[in-house]
Amino acid sequence: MSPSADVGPASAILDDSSLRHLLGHHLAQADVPAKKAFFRHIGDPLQLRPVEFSLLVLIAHNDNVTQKQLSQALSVSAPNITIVLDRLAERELLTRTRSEVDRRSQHVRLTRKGSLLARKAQELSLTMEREALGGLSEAERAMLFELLQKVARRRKL
Amino acid sequence: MSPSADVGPASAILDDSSLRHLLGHHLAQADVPAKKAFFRHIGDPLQLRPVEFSLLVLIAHNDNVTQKQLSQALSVSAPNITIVLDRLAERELLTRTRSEVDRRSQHVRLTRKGSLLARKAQELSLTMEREALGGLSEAERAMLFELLQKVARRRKL
DNA sequence: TATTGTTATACTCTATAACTATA
DNA sequence: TATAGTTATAGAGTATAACAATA
Repeated sequence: MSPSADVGPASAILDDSSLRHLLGHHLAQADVPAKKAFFRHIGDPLQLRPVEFSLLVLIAHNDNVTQKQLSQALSVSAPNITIVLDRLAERELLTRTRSEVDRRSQHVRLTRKGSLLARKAQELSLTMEREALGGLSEAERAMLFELLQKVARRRKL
Repeated sequence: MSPSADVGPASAILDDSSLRHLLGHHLAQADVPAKKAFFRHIGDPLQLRPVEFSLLVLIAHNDNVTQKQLSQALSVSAPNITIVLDRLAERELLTRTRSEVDRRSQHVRLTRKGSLLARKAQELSLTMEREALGGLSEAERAMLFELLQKVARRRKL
């Protein structure tokens, strides 16, 4: 595209200005330290994957939710929810029971073991956030989350 | 965890306040409309996946980059870069040549076909961004990107 | 010895369609 | 007919280790 000789040492910094106007690029790059912090603080010690963690916490705060509700709240497909809940149920972290009102839907509840794990995970999430957001002031953190939420709100359109 | 009867209609809104302090959750939710916009405007019409798009644009603006540089700039592992470049080379969008200076490294260049596709993709990315960020003012967009970059900067630590 | 890139493998996540049981 | 959930399948991303060539 443009004339060029050898680029010299491979450690030369790349010009990524062509990607800097792209939301997706920024999201992907910010996700790197976020995921790293997650696995260090929660994923590895508690043997939980991101979606499993979110489900656990969500169920802990919403007793007897249906899978449909979880699917919508996390933007995870119904088949995926089934698979993840299967894994968690096998670990005896939760149970599923048919709704008396609508026998098509399942109600999900944490077991005692699941509740304890959810609480532990939430404790650890505080240190995790401190690491991932360490460089940001409280005002910046609040602003960032608000703006991300504003973007996310378009996911229903 | 707490006493509860049937939750009623399955469409009831969930309380996700327990996840609202988590960077990872906000990133994942914001990624939904971002990806949707990407595939509608670029991925489907141009048959490009997110990483392929980023690579194409990055190479277009950095002639003769090495794979190592691309790997670092996008936080994509070396094996992954190899695989994706293989795919793009098969479509005759780029070529790889051994460096004369350091014969271990490969220099990547776009073909004419690749340059044209990269330019087209960048054009489309403007409309894509308008859709994904439609709800945000220019100042909000700038602020969001700056904050995400501040988070991403920690990926090297 | 260390680094660039490749190959191979395995695991996770995701999207889709087809199915069941209920409504 | 439509909905909640399940099953099955295939595609795509990612992480890891082992390797070849070169430095």
